[in-house]
Amino acid sequence: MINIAIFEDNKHLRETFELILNSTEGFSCAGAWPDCSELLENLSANTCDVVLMDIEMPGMSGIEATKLIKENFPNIHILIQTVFFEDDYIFNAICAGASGYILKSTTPDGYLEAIKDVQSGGSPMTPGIARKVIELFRDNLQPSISSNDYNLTTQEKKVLQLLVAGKSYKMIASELFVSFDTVKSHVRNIYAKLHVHSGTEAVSLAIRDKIV
Amino acid sequence: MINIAIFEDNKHLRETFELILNSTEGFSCAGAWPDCSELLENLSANTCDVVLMDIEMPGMSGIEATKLIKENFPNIHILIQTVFFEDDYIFNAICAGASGYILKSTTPDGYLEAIKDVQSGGSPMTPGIARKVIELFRDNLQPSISSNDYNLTTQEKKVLQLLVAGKSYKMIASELFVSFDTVKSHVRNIYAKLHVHSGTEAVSLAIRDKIV
DNA sequence: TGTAAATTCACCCTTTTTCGCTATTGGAAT
DNA sequence: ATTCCAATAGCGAAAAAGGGTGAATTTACA
Repeated sequence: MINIAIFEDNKHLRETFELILNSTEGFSCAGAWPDCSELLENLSANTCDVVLMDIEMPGMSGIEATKLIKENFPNIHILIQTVFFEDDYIFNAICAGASGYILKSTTPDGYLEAIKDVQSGGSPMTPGIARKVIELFRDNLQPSISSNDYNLTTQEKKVLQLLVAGKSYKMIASELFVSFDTVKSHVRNIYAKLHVHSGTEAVSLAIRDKIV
Repeated sequence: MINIAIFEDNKHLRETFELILNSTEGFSCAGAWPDCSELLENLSANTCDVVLMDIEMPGMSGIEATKLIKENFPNIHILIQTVFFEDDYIFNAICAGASGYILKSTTPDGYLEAIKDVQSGGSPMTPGIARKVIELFRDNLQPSISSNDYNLTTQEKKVLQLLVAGKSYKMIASELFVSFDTVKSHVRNIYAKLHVHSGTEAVSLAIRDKIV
């Protein structure tokens, strides 16, 4: 039996969900509220496994609520449901700790399926949402794809790596078995290729632009 | 009509897929191969909309193949299918440009549904896979969540930010309207709190541990 | 095989950074 | 009222980094 709490400001939807859950084998509605004004109190008084959370609600948004729930009840799975398809919503919902993200156009059976999925450790997502997540993932995690490597040579890359690791010229020299002046030479060339003038700038660029 | 190319080393599976596709309204198999030895030639000679790609194949892996296809035929949607649930596979597949990722335990109808989804711009994923993606997303993109801020004061954070931006002490002093010696003081305190001994180390740590 | 690129190294000199010690001021907490 | 601390600032010395110039040696590749 999965206990579900509902936060949804639309009265009709909220009551429909409640009815469906309570009349379906294996599901039970632990409570249904139109907003998050007494979020934590409600959840303390009504234990549940899954929260079905609308994003757009008067007062606290579903995303803030998600964050709050995760901080206080880390074991509750949160399933976001919304009509919105915005990158920012999806991004923030995931960062806030949501486990699933479905559109309201989902069928009742789809809802039940999604609830079962989150409960069993999955992350149901409308395929369109999943596509957005993947794109966000690629964009944010790998800005590298199109980014140049500034034509650094292998040795220069090694030096830059060690620089990023916080090593001094002296240490780099001994790690690469070359002289101190050679390291300086490489560093000079790296700075020229990266168009920077200090180690901190180079490290910053190196990390942000993937290079290392 | 969706044209699908299949890369799958298991003969039985490959022929079953082909049969299903060709006998289902709206689907057509553009070709089926057991490996990627002549990947680009095959795809050039047999235009398709979607590629159903196995990861584990003799010779080139499905992930390398995905990368190659995306470089040469960016409009083809690639649907990865595998028995593996590994983080690395998922991560690499996404980075290589896969649009969807389903497990082989998916039903035939699930396959057809997934193919339709990728073709229409979605990213079908088994909920368990989606969960992994979300976790990878959170872990990689936001290592911030649990990371401490090393008890830096507001002014110290500002200094660190400017340091990350590659500014010299002199520039930081003028930007913050304080004296050169004050900047030196702050830097000293920052290093102590971060347990580092150079600007590059501090910048590296600051970026990787979110701080800035 | 010959040329370009990469790697190596050596001086010299300037600027910046790092670190130690000290000290005052003003606000917040006890 | 006193203590704590952030923020400010100064001095000085040693270490490190940055920048110019030049050059030898090795590697890559056309």
